[in-house]
Amino acid sequence: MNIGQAARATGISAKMIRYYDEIGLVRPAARTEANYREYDARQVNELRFIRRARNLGFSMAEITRLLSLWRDRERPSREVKAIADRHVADLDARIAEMQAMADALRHLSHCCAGDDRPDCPILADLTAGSLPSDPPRRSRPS
Amino acid sequence: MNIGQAARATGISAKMIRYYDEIGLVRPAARTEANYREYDARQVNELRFIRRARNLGFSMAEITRLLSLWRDRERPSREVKAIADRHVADLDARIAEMQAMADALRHLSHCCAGDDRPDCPILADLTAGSLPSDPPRRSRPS
DNA sequence: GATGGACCTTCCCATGATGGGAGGGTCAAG
DNA sequence: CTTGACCCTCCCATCATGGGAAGGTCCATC
Repeated sequence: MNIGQAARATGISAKMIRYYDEIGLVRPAARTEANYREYDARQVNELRFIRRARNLGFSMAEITRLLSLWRDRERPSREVKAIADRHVADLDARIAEMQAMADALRHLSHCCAGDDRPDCPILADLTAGSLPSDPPRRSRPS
Repeated sequence: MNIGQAARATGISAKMIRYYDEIGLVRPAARTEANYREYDARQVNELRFIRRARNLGFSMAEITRLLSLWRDRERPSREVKAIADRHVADLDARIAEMQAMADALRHLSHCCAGDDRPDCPILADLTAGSLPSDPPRRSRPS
């Protein structure tokens, strides 16, 4: 199966499949004489695996780890569970952080007349705001 | 006030202040003879404004807009409110999406023994999972 | 008035996941 | 054999951010 077929079979763009090859995450089973990447069922499954993990919001680093556990028939489920639990905790933290932002903004917006006049508590808050000492800047996988 | 002092006064790195200058978001009030950037109270306030908006999770594009509204004494509060409301809606959507991910993972993790044995519903799900047709890939400002 | 250290400048590079595109080779159907 | 769809590699761009090099500036201390 060449890269385009693998792309259609997995829902991952050919570009990204080449990228995964490049970073060593999923290498093609072989190359044809014409240097075309050849994928078989194993790689296609791995690519699907990656897509699903990505859909669950795992970072590429987490996916790399999960994939190596997936490839290892003997892995203890403990390790997988640990990654999943860490990821859940991370998601929960981000959710809480975003919830706080949304609530703060909702409050400000609620206090803003939203008419033709220039008085606006939202901008007023941004001008003089209390800023509660830097929320962390996390990076986002998805 | 030079860039280092402005950085300390606003909590934004000198690097980022130079970047904001470069993209035209906040230009220094002047340059000294030695070509040092000179910031005064106005710019420092604007930089603080940016930091607070960033802390609320606004994207740079939104901040650019908010800043121009902030600079315009005559702006109708309606416009500001519209941006804030859109941002709240966006946050809510992301929160729901992440909540769904976290719930799905929590469920899987709950079903995983997490011991020495290799049987793991989490990997099983990633292997065969139903994947409910691509959740959107949003970019994240913060 | 020199020296040293803290500061400033610009320029270049890297990140991570992704897409765009150019320039060129390959394959299969007509 | 031609044509169009496909593949290859290589380069560039994104966006906000940081690292670092090479070189100029400022100020306090000797």
